[in-house]
Formats: sequence, structure tokens, C-alpha cells
Amino acid sequence: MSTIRDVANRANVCVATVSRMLNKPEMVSQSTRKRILAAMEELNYHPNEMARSLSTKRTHIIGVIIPNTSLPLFGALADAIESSCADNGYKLLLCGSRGNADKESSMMAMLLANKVDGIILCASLRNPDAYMNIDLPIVSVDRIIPNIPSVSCDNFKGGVLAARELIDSGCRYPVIVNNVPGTQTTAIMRSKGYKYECERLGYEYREIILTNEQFFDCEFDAITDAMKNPDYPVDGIFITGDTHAANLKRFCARRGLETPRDYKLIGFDGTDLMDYLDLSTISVPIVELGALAVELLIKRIEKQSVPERSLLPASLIRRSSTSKDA
Amino acid sequence: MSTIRDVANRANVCVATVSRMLNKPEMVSQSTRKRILAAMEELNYHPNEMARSLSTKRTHIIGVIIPNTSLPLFGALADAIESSCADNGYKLLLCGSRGNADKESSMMAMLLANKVDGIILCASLRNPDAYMNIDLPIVSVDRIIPNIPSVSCDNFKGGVLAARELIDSGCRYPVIVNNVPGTQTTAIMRSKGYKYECERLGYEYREIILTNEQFFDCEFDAITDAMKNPDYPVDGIFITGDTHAANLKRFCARRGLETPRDYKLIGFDGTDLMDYLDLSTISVPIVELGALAVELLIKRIEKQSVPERSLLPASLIRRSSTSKDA
DNA sequence: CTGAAAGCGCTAACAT
DNA sequence: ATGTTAGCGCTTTCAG
Repeated sequence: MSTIRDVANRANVCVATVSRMLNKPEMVSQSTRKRILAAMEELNYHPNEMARSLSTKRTHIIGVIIPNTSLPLFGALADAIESSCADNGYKLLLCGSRGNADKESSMMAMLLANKVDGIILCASLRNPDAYMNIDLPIVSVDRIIPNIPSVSCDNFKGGVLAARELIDSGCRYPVIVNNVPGTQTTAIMRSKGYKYECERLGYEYREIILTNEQFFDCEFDAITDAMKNPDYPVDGIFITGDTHAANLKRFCARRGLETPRDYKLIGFDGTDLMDYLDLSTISVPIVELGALAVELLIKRIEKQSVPERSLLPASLIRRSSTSKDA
Repeated sequence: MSTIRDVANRANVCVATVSRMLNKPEMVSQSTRKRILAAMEELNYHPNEMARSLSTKRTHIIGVIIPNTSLPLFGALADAIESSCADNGYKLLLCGSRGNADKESSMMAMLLANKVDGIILCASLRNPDAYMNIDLPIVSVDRIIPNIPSVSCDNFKGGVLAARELIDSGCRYPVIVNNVPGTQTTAIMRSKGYKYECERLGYEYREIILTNEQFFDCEFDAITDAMKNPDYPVDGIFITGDTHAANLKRFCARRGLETPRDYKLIGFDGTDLMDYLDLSTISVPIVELGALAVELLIKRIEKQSVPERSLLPASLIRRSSTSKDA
């Protein structure tokens, strides 16, 4: 690998001139410019970005901490972020946290040590204090963290849309199925929106809480039981997560229950899966979220100010699982 | 951010000693070791990996070029690679090529300039010569490139399994649906395996070729037409790609054709989607592929020799779309 | 076991 | 417009 010095020698100039050629070409005369270009060509010279970073203290690398790209939503998010980064001349250092808080912390440290210019965080961390005083631009996706700009989908609105859709499709006993409440502001907002709209339309607000294990193992008996409850025979389900919705549909199908005949079902995320299964869902504008996260982060890197909270609209995708004609 | 010099000053030693502490702690005495550790702690010192890389000429960064993490298979691959990298003390610079050859080339250049230690390539490039003489360890995933070690799934075997499954499930007029032939060795091997097994079992080998546009737009008329062909009324379809299989299933369903009643269907990839749709598929061991790619690449980085071609077994996942009782 | 000093490849004053 | 030179933060001989 040839260095800037090799190029300088070959072109009979000093390294500074070659450096200028790289950074402010207008400051070097036509004639030497040609000589340098020729030398670069002949030596197949490519500037060493590491060395450059060491001098400039800018790596043009953005670190991304994301739970797991093999989950459709996160895969799409990673892709959107990567694509936006590339468009803006940034590279992407990808870290998979697997939702593990310890890993997340050590990855933050790693990214700091690697002098990334900024970090996009899709945090699962319970303890957001950890990020509070890190001296590096951070943007959070779909998680609210004090003092850190965030971009999220309008989860409240999503909840509203889901409630309205269930009720519009004729449900009289709708229910929301949720995780055990944590610090996830997004889930809370979904639930709040759902509640708000139920009450506004004169319906009861009912919630079924499942543990992560129950979701993972598809133990949905609590739900099918609720459908048989004479006091409140659940006939409409908003379950916050597309894969959960898919799993639930299968669970019910095995018990002879079909949408929209026996119950209405709507998920949350807007992944392709739902299209194949003909399930309604609330769509998260994941590509836009990724792009916005990158845009804001770059602004922060460039010392511009950015809004503390950005909300992108959720939208309803209606399919047969919430169709009236049942 | 404190530097090695700050630590040295505070601990009353020279920078070299601190550096030794970092790299070969056994070479520094207990007493100074303590002082240095204390100083590091007090200053919250973290070595600058960029500077380190510049000296050592090792970044411990691996570049990955992959079409698009939002596609389930590639998302899973990226995740597997990331995870293996992390386990081995490497970081991952992610590049999304979108199957664009020009982008791929420029990303290669970028990775070279950033001095990554090695590259994992999931190439879509038509012209593999481009990689021939790059002075950096490369491992290719699921693509055969001259002079570059590759890891792939046993596509021939996959084709064999698919053919056998269709025939076992009672098909008399099986067919393989494929892309227009390109340089993709993997597709070729799938087709060869399929052909081999068909002929071995005394069946005709028939192929339907679709363009990328036809796949993308779900224009599968050629297939449904073939099902009505009196000479060879297709009753079993091996379509190389899970999403294609899913799209085809839907396409057929809209025309009143259902698996396994009217035709048998088997896909290729082994994604979760197929589980929800109850479609048989040939499973690609994607996590193992990613892990092996990383393992081989690291060996090459460490100047060890590695096999030129590694093949991991494909396996059949049987579901109702190829069940006999139709 | 520790220190001094050169150097990794590039940038950025400062000078000319 | 170009050259000189001092770093960026760390590693690594080479001495002592």
C-alpha cells in the first residue's frame, strides 16, 4: 500500500500539497494537480482513513446498537440506517445487543473507544441513566431517554387506530394484549392510545398481560379463555407485535377459531408477514424512522440543534382479519 | 478524553510502560502496575483504538458486504456474522450493496481504505474478477469466486431433497422454477441436484424460467398455465426462494388452487415465514454459515490456511404443502 | 523492569 | 501556490 509520502515523492511535491489535493483541491495549481493525480493513479493510492481520522478526530463512522437484525423490523431498520449513512458519506459499525443490557453498555464503551462520530441506539436497557452523560451525539430510536433526542413512531396514534379499527369492524368486547409493563415508553403509549379511543367510543378498556415467556412459547390460553368469558366474551384483539399476532392466529386456528369469523385481530409493526397471513396491522414507518435518525444524528455531529422528540405517523393497514363481513 | 500520556504522567511512568500495561501486563512490575491501573481509573482512560490501529496495522474490524438486511435471510446472516465477530473480539462494518455491482466495488474500496482486517462478501457481482487480486483476506458466502474461500450450503443436496420430496408426496409432473441463469453457482447447483434426482427416480426434468421482474411482480401465469398443460400437467413445484413460494401460494390461492390438494409446493431458504404459511422448504443453515464465514476469515487474517470450499448441509423441512394425503 | 525516541499516515498551522 | 514542521495517540525497537 502506497502512502501519501510515496505520492509526494513521485509527483515531486511535499506531502502537504498532496494532502491539499485531497481536501481542498482548489488550493493547488492545475499543473501540480495533474502531476499528483497521475502519481496517485500510478501508485494506486488510496488515503488511509485511519490515519486521517487520527488527525482530524472525525471517523465518519456511526455506531448502531440494535437488538438483532434477524428480526424483520430490526433488519429493516438496520437497512434503512445503513442506506442513509452511505448516502451521507458515513459508514456503519453494527452492534447486536440481543436486548442484553450488559452487552449494550460494553458496546457503548467499544464504540467510544473506536471514536465513532455518533451513535444510534435502539435501546433495551432498563437503566437509561447509563447514557445520560456520554460526551458523544446519540439519537435513540423508539425509546425515550432523558436528554437524548429520539425518533419514534406515533404509538399513541397507533393504539387509537387499532382500537377504532376493532370497534369499526364490529367488536363489542375488544382487548389489548401487552407485555408486562416495563420502561418501554412505546408500549405504554400504544396502550394509552388504545385506552383513550376505547373510552372515547364508549367501550370498556380491557388489557391482557402476558410475560415474555408466554409470548415466546405461544402460551395464549389466557386469550382463548377470555374469548369464552360470558361476562366479557372477547371478540377483538389488538396484540402489539406482528409475530405475536401471527403466532396467536395459528394458536387459535388449531382450536378451530378463525378471523374474522370468530374474532377480529390486529397486530403492530407492519411487516410483510402480515400481508401473507391476511392480518390487519398498524404500520410503523421504519424506513423513515431510520432515515430520520441518521439525519438528526448527523446534524448533532455537526453541532446543529435538533428536536428532542420526533414522532412519525403510524398508519392502519386493513386486511381481512378486521373485516366486518364475518 | 484522556490519553496514554495523561495516564503516564499521573502514574509517574513513561508512555511505553503504560502501553506495556495494556498489551503485555506481565512485563510490568506489580507496584507500577497498581499505580497505572489507579491512574487509568481516575482518568477514566480508554485507549484510542484508531491510534492503536495506526501503529499495529490491525483494526480488528471486519467488513461485510451484503445485499440488504431487510430480507429475512440476509438479516439472519448479518446477525450471525455480527454475533460471531463480537465473540471473537472483532467489530463489524456493514455495507448494503442492494445487489448493485457498482456499489459493491466502491464498498470494497471503502473497506480497503478503512483498513479492515478482512471482508465477508455476499456477492451479487457478475464479474468476480474484480476480487481476484485484492490483497486482503476475503471469504465469500454462498457464491463461488475463483481463488477466494467460500462457504455455502449444499445446494446440490438441497435440489435433490426437493425433488425427492415432491416425488415422494405423489407428484408425477414436478417442475423447478428458477431465475434466468446467471453466474450464480448456487442456483445452478440447486438445479443440478434437482435434475439429478428427478432422473435418478425416473422422472422428467422440467424447468420454468422466470425473469427477476416476473418474480418481483408475481407474474406466475407461466406456472399456472403449465398446470393446465395436458401433456405435462404440473402437479409439483420447487421454487427456489421462500418469498417466491409464498407469493406463488397466494397467486394460486386467488385462482382457487390450494396445496396440497391441487399441487405440491416446496421452497428454498427455511425462513420463518414458511412455518406460518405451512409450506415445505429446504432449510439453509444460515447461522452456521455466518459463524463459519467468520471463523475462516479470522483464520485467514491470522495467516492460517483454510479450505477453499466449505459446504454445510441443507435439510428438508416438511409441512403440509407436500403432504401425500391430498 | 523501565525510559527515550522513532514512526504509523495524515492534517494543519505557519512560513515563504 | 507550495514547503516545513509539529502533532494526532499509540506501539515498538533499542538502551539502560
